[in-house]
Amino acid sequence: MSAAQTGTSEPARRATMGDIARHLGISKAAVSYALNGQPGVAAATRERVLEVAQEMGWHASSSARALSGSQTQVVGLVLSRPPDLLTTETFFMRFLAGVESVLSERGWSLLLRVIGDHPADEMATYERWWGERRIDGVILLDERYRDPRVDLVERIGLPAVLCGGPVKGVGIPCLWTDQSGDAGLVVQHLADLGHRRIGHVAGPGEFVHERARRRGLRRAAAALGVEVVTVEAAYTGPESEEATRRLLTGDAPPTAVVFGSDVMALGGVRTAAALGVRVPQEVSFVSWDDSQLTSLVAPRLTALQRDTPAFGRLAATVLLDAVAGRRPVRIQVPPSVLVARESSGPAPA
Amino acid sequence: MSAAQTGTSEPARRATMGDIARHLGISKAAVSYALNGQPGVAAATRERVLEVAQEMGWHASSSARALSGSQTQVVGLVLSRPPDLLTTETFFMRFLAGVESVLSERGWSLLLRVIGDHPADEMATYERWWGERRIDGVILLDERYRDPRVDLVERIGLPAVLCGGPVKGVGIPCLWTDQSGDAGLVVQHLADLGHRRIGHVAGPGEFVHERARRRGLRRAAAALGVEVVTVEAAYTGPESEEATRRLLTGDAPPTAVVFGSDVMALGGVRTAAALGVRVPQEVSFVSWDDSQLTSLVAPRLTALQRDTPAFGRLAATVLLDAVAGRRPVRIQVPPSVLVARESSGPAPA
DNA sequence: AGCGGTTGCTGAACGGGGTAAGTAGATTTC
DNA sequence: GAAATCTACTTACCCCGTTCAGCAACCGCT
Repeated sequence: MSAAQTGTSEPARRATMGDIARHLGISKAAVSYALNGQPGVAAATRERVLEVAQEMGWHASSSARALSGSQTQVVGLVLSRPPDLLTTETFFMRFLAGVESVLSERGWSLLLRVIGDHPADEMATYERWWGERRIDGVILLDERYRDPRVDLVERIGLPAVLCGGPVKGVGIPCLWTDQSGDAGLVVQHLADLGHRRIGHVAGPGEFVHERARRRGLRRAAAALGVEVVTVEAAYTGPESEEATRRLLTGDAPPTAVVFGSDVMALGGVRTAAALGVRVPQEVSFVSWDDSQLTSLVAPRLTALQRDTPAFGRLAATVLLDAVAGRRPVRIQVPPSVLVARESSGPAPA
Repeated sequence: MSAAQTGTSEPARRATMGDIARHLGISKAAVSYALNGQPGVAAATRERVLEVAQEMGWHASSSARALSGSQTQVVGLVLSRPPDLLTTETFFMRFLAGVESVLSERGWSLLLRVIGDHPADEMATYERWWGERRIDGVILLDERYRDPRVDLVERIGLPAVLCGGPVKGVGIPCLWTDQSGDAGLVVQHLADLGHRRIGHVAGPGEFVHERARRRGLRRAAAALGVEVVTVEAAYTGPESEEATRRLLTGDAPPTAVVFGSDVMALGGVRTAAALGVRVPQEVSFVSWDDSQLTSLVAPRLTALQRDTPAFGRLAATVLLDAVAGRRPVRIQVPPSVLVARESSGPAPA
């Protein structure tokens, strides 16, 4: 019967530094110096230690290391959005993949919590993780107005990086996106195609980046003599369908609609199909987030594309810098690129 | 300047049991008994300890606890699929959410690694995590033929649960799906609608569950006098588009197609649109996995629906049992339900 | 008074690493 | 030739929570 079958009742003995020391007849300290590349051991001894460690399949106990070194080499991430959104929206997975690539490259790990849309739980999780010394830092996604998470991490001294809209006056490192610039790309694209009345199915206004997008769209539109009508919806298909329906069936419907996410844009496509409105002949659609999904539907969606895995990599890198004690930085992520596909075309005459 | 700004250079002092003991003028041991609900302390003392602990914001150091208790209360999960697939396929997020709900309920955490399709990396990760005492168990997704991960976890004594096709003769707990039963649902549905020639765009045959599906489809079809043609493709949109094109443009094209995943089914929809083949009037589509995506496209897809979060919850529960030393079980997950939507209809005359 | 039993606590060791301080022995320096 | 300096180690203690053995003080019982 294997150890796996009996679980903890027959725990597998894993080698420790003490085992190596005993095997070679030297002290634990010498083994430690040898394994960590520290001076103070003869080259020959070091070699024998490394050999035996390899042979015994030795790995440093993360607990022991954390206990003495006070670093866990673990980064925390809480995904707090309504469950159905998390599972539909591919942003999180793409971001996660980027974060992970940096972490695993440096031998760090990611502690993940998936919770519903309960800000209190999110805060409690950070506090507990930090209190229990489980993590060395956290990535904060989706900045909100007067975000209480910023106060929390500053108060308890938890290194963090804030990913969100343009941020002012917070003492932690931030990644911000130029939503105005991105808005300009969309409006320009649609204006070039002759559209003069643009609908905007926006995500919840509690998020800093959503407000920034609305501002950006208004300004860009004003500069080009275009009108923008914003309607707000949750980041879900059904809510977006409903919002799109309101836009397209109202008085003076827009000839183009911008959606706050790929999932919302897909909802829009469904509504257009249901109403018998052809895309892009009668209405043009643009998604404010690109993913494989936008290419999986017909017509393929014109979308603002940004390198989300790169965003995740950047977040991880900045966080590791913060953990290492670097002064907080404020970094602008590379601007999006507008990928024109089949869902946007000339405005109807 | 806050501690967060200076990172490790000014580490936040977090309270320890020693602090509580000193503050109350009692021993560390008494504090430990009080905090853990152990006998050996007077009720009044216990109360004072808990009060002070609360006041100081004390949390047990997970490292110290793991070091003496030899449990980390952490479960590992490696997602190893091509990056673009992980980010498109919503299965993983839904599964993850289910796993997480059980873990967080019991105060456990999830250590996540996202890697490309490199089985060797996956194995190395398990070995390292276990060697470093970072985890108490792992969830193995997507069983393959002669899966080397099973040998590994049995050899090193790492508690695990295997999620995959029907499994025989492995010594670790397994969750298996009755793919034959599910296949029967699909074939029956299509046969009832008059289809006599069914296409099957299947995922890679290296996965146990994919082979089981093919077998199940063949048997169910034979029993009902229906023909099945299987073509294999990777779990991606483009590959599925291509496979669908081969099926629909070949000699004697099928009147219905079953797809191995929701993403593949969306690829099929695009191909049908591109070829001008109407769904469901000219060809019916069924997806062998349901998600929000299937309702986001037009037409909405008929799909085999299973409760993926519940699957994740079950996996977590079984793993925690295994960690606790329970004998390995083999559990069948509840069968899928066929949700008929707009993409399947009567066979064309 | 003497005995066993319970209650409520303390001291010490342990787990597995890291590291400052100390110490032989060999080598260099003046 | 004595002193200073290296080299290659060892000893000892730290991190923090758990746990075992020990020990007074107090209880009721004979």
